[in-house]
Amino acid sequence: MRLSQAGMGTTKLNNIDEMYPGQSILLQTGQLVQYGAGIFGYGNVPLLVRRKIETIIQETLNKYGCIEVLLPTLQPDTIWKSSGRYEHYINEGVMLITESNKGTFCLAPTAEEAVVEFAREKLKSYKNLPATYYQIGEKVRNEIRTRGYLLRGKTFPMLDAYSFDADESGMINSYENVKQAFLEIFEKIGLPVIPIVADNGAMGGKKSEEFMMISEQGEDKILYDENTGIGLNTEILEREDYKEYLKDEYGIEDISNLKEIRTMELGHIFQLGTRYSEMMNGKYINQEGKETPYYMGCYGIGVSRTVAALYEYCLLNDEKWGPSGFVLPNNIAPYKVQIVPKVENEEKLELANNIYSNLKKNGIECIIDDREGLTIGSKIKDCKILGTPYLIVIGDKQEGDTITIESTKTGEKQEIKTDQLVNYFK
RNA sequence: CGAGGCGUAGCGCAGUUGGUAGCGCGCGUGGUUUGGGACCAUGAGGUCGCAGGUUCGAUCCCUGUCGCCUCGACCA
Repeated sequence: MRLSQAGMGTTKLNNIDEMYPGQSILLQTGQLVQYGAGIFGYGNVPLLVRRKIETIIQETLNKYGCIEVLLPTLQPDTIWKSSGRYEHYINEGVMLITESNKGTFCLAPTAEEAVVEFAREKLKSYKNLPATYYQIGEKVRNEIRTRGYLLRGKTFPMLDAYSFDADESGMINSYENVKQAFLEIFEKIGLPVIPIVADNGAMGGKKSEEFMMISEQGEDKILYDENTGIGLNTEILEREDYKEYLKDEYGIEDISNLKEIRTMELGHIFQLGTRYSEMMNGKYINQEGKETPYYMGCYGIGVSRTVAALYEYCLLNDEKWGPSGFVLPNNIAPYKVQIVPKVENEEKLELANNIYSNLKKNGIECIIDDREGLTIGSKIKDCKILGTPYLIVIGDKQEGDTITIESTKTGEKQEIKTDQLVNYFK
């Protein structure tokens, strides 16, 4: 990417939001654009970060045997009416609908209806089970109160997965399978996320766990013991039967050592049982030839919320300037390296352009800061605003075919011959 | 929906005890610069969220309304 074409906004940061400094920087530099409460557009780098996260999710779920599909966000009201959830979602104000001369359409806040409809046509026999379908799709929820930029928005990408099994033990296997996949996903993304006991609440069913990142910016309060790894959402304690629930489903008896901390909910998984399949007529033919409801599980990861969490997590807090940018992890950063040439010097600019095209030709995504009239220093600063992990300055200090690669994170510098560059980043 | 706060240039903010507006950054032009947020000069850019009311005159006062933010309620 040529930075002169990228449309960077103002790059001198001002009055950064103390609560969400990372996203505040994205907004102020034009990498995110706000259209309304909880409605955002993505600039190039955050969009590509989101895609990287989506790719990790896809690759991991595929590895765990899940099957990717795509369900529509715009859905006919009939499937919601037949499941009996239409009234509820409309009354709660969560679901937005749009009228047309062809009837009423729902902007789906979740996809149980659509996925059961999808599965019913395909998973007709016990021979087709188990199966877990997943999608990464836009969800629309008319949140009563949006907050934290991308952390709680009105329209957002979400991974939602749904497992279909013949019986309860199958459902438990599918649930544990996806749970492992989720842990692996967050580990690959590089966020410290812990699974904790959650309230299965209105979804019904048996077990439910949330994937929490410890953060003061989160909305949730949990009780957690870092030694045992036992954690639970404090909303559990509002249940009358919480002691039995913890003991029966999770084998937790003693919660006296747990301490209260704040967290951000990035994922949530549920064992649903047959409640939804019965409600929506999701059935298969068992070995005895009888129609039987699926045992279902459902699983979600807030993709945009994970993007936000990652940006807040890899915030660069400069001693002199305060919150001043990011260092994106190597495997997430869409551009590995940012080349800053002294553009007034034709020789240096040409060398920089050659390096740029050579890296690109070899499949290494990179940025060249070809903007005119800026000092090297300000361009180095902008490298951090985009979060690019490596920096190459081609200025007066650069000599011959040796260039210096600097790690944005550690400041560590390494000299290397230009013909070795591709290998370095491979 | 309850409580509080804020809407003035792309971004961040001043200001006018009522006489139609400024600053910093960014943007255009000319020049001097260039290895950690350059500088000088010069320009462009605003019906001061919107609508009523008071007034000779409203961005400022009053009323209403819309939007945004925070806390709460809520969150398959």
